[in-house]
Amino acid sequence: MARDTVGRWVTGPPGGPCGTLVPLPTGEQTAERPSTPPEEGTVPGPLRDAARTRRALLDAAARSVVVHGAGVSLDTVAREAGVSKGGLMHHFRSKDELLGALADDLFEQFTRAVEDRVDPDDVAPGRRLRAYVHATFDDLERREEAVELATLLATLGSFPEAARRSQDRYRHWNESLAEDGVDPQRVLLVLRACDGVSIAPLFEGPLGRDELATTRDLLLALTRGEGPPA
Amino acid sequence: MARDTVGRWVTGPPGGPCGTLVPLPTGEQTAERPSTPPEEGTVPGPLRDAARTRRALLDAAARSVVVHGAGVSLDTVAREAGVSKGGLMHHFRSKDELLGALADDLFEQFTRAVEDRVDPDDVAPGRRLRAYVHATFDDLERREEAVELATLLATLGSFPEAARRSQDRYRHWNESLAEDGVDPQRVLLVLRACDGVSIAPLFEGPLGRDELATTRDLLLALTRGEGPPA
DNA sequence: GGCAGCATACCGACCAGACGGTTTGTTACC
DNA sequence: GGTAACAAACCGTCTGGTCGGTATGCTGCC
Repeated sequence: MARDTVGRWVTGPPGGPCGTLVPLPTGEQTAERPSTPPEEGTVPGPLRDAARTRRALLDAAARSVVVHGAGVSLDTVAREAGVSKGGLMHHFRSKDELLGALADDLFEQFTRAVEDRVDPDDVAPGRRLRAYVHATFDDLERREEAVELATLLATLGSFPEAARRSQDRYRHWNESLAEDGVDPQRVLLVLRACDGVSIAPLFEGPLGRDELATTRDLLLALTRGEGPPA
Repeated sequence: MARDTVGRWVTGPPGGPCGTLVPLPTGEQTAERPSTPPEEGTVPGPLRDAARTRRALLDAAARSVVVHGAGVSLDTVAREAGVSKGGLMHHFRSKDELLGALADDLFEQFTRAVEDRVDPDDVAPGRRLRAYVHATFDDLERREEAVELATLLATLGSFPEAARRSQDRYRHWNESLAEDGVDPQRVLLVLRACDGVSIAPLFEGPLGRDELATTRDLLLALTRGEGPPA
């Protein structure tokens, strides 16, 4: 899953309340391709590949939103993806549809990240909740600019379509985590804290590695029925 | 402080990680004034009052942002405040400046709300943190549309200037609350959870009164050194 | 009190540019 | 050759911001 050698973005672990896995803004990755044989480190395959272009567009959208905030223009996203605006419109008929798809995409990747982090040896209650915590914090620690994720989430949230989809999918998480064998109040607490650490950098600035690590351990302890220190 | 009889907006309690106290969208309040004596339920004072106009503009901005999201036009805000766009530009030289001022304003009101909620009879450690929790949840419960606050915060966060100011001011809170006699980890946990409940409605939909009440009580217990149920 | 003179609050029209979206044209794949 | 995948030019609309002008409030002076 990790790309890193080819492109720049570590396709590793996402995290956050809405899911993330945003290709880091530095790692641009267009929809282009080499001429004849697998030449450079670029992508193989046919010159025109709808799936690849779509992927590039979504990644570009995520990066552009992080940089330009809510006012991203379709043109910016298209150019960032190495595609014309017409090309973008071919894949997403409107801006709303693009951002909605982006929300879906991020959520899916976050979901996968959580699944990946479910420890097979962990049979105690709260194993899924722990995976959720890990997915959230892994992603936060991966980013250089801690504000990235928060900006992205905030922006998406302010677009009705994207917010709506996020809400729909989020319900599933809540229900799924409720059946994890942990006291409901603890589940609520942990989930809200995860939301908080994801969004806090936006208002508070970067959180600091120590603070992040401490909070992660604390939340993990909570999932195990332990309590915070007095 | 409560206006409610004159205008519609209850100037009561704010809440949230960045501070709020947004006049509810329904309660419009322009910068106009009666003709000669204190006629109707409108505002007294001179025909032209810079402070009052500024106030009206900030309130209108808050309401408009909630409704229209990040793409609020200056014209919309101005009309909502009963002022021309030229008038708005007189008070705020740019959109960034308007939203920056809005962030400042919300933060100030939230700060006041916390101060108001410090229980004078409460001398146990964590009294300020408890006031913080109350301020946050009071505001959340006050709103009909639970998404309001979240939308507002998210939008402001996506404007650099507003986010920057918020970050500056937020530092103070963290330092101030660290000296409240509560274990630092608990402080972190409570703060992050407050951030979470404020922003969660955006992704998850409204949280429900029961859930809110439960979470509030849980956080309050945490400030008192008690632990969550096993 | 009233009045001149000035600072300021505010209006309304305006503009250059950007934006979302459409249409039309061109090229690669099956 | 037909269709999907794009590119490029284009359009109407709207936005942030500017500007000249006007009305109002205020302060000192009589």
